[in-house]
Amino acid sequence: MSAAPDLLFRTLADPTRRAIFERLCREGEQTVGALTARSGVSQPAVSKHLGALKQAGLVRDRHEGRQTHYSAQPAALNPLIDWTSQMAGFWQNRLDALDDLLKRMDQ
Amino acid sequence: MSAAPDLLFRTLADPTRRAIFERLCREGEQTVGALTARSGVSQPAVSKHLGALKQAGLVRDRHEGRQTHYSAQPAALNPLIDWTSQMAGFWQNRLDALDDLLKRMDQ
DNA sequence: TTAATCCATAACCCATTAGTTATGGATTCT
DNA sequence: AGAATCCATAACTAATGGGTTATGGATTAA
Repeated sequence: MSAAPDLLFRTLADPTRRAIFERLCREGEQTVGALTARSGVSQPAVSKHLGALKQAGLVRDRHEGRQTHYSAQPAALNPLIDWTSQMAGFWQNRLDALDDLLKRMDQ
Repeated sequence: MSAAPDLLFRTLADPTRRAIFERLCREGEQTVGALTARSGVSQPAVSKHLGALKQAGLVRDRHEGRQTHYSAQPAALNPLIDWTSQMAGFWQNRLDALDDLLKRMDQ
């Protein structure tokens, strides 16, 4: 069911990019200039990161005059949540199976 | 509170490595040889991936004679879950704040 | 109209890293 | 003991990708 989280993991693996996404989540919509200001990297670098985030569906852009406003789309994190739940689930299932086995042996 | 998910994201960003972790979650403990068999890469590559997973706390190893058994430690995914929840939470908070604002304006 | 600002793209550089083959230590089998 | 198996490490290569500067299109200000 859940989509491939490959692109999500790759996109969020970079600290600078993740920091940009975090700021958008915390503080809401921001222009490229505002994001660049305290990002520690150049404006083109920020633009590239925003492009990657957009391609992963993690952000939306809105053009207004000569500036571009970006905002987070946290719903795009769902495949990530699904994946982690699934991994934990597999583990739990195996624990349950072991539990059953032990109970049967106990009889 | 929640640890830095940086290493986790970086470690899980690689598809081959993530596939190995998934197999360990689904099928339980495996030897290096078994994991190598259907990994599509060489045995040293698998060993390196396992080393990375271990460093991230995602797997445990158990030595038994000349083979090494690896098993998943899904609890290591917790910081990931915390981080995603937090991101979604920030977003929700801002939605709530907007909602409040609209309600106050409505009076 | 001219100048200045905002952002995206292009071209390039460097560091990281995932892959390989080669090798060797440790263990098990004959 | 000798041969074979399992795995980890070393050394190297190639690809990926995050950073930079340079540039230009579009919009706004003078």
